[in-house]
Amino acid sequence: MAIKDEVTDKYSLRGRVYNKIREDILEGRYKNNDELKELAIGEELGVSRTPVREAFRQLELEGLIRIVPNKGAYVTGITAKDVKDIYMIRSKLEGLAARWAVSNITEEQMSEMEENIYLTEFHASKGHLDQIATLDNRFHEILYEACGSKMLEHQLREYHEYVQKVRRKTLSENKRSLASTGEHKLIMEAIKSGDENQAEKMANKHIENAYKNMVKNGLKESYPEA
Amino acid sequence: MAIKDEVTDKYSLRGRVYNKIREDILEGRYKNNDELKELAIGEELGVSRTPVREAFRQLELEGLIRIVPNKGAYVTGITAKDVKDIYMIRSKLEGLAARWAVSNITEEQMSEMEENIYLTEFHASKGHLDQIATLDNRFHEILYEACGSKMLEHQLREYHEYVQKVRRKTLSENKRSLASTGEHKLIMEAIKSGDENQAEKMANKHIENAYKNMVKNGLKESYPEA
DNA sequence: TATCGTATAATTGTATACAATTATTTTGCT
DNA sequence: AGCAAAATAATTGTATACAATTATACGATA
Repeated sequence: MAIKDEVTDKYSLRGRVYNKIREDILEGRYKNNDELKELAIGEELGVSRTPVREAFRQLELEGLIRIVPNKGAYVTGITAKDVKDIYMIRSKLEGLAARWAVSNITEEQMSEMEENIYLTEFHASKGHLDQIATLDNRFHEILYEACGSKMLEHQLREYHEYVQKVRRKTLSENKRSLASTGEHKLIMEAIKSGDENQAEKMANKHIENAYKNMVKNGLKESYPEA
Repeated sequence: MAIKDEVTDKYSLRGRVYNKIREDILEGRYKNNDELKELAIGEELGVSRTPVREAFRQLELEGLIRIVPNKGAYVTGITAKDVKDIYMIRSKLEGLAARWAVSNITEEQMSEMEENIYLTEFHASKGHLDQIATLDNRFHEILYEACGSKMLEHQLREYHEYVQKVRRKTLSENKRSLASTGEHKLIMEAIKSGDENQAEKMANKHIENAYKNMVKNGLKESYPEA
């Protein structure tokens, strides 16, 4: 499971190495089965093998590389199917989060969620894409925090981060943001009204729709098939 | 997320350290917020700090410890609520696995699954608890392999392993194994008959029932509340 | 006594050194 | 030339060394 940014400090050498390699993999700069050599990467980033090795171990745990003992580290990469699977998994888990949020969300979180949606609607009407993206991410963050489960929060944050990196490879979605905000609103309203089933269902659909949109925008073309 | 045993080699020093600490945490030998010191653990296991540090990084990623830069590594531990959450998450994901298995399972996997169930029924009638446990684990492994998703397989294996360690702390379940086998059979039959909805539903319920059984057998008493 | 500041020790972060394993090249033979 | 074996180089695994940071102990001062 991996990884929160809160935990993986970005400012240690190891943290920097980890983030760099991770990005390179998620954004497709490394290809599947590429071999990563400790010394080469260390030199490229100006650090010794020690932090590189530690970063490798974490990447291995995440499944982004695989380490063959005494041989080397090889990029596992992610395929179009992997992305699809992650969205389907995430759909289920966001559903759970929404369900649990119904009985765990605090007043403050509820307020922030409502505010988030009103703000998003405003920026959507003005076409402020950057702000919309930030608010979109924040909406999901609030949901994760509100679900009241350390385990689920951890897992969802990991997948969400995964997907964000991936999303940069597909075209930026302008029309989608309108629909997306509407879906956020439905989730929020279900939580506010205490309807667990509805909250779960709306969250399920929201992620499924996000995936469908990615497919339309050329996901398949961005990733290897197998 | 972590971690497959296939990947985390058990025979390197780092692998041994990783497995040792992980077990100690999951089986409750370390308490929440215990501080882990690299040198002390290294000496205890007769290794230097290097493999210990690498193991720490993996454990951090899994969420089992948290590392505060320049300060130390602290056990995060798992509470009774964490265990519950994991079961609920797993319920959803096993459901997905069963659904996907319907269209991805191979003939061989299907045969092994059927054989697994008949064998389990046999051993259940004889009261062979060890064999039942092995077959139970294997049933889930087959399901994970059959779902046809690297991502889901990875995730489920991690949670399953998590839970197995935890389960040792609760009493061994004798009557449960009969019901459990029956549930396996329902999942298998749904997959065999091509009924995706039924497969998902039965897998959901199976995990939920497993959790209910754990609660009856004293889960709460085995783990800290908060 | 209480508290602050400084010195000391303990601990982590990183780099380097050495050992073990694996990959590559060279060499010798047919 | 082609192959095998040996030598060499490259790479990983682990241990140690050193630097930087944090924790602890001690003592001076009010």
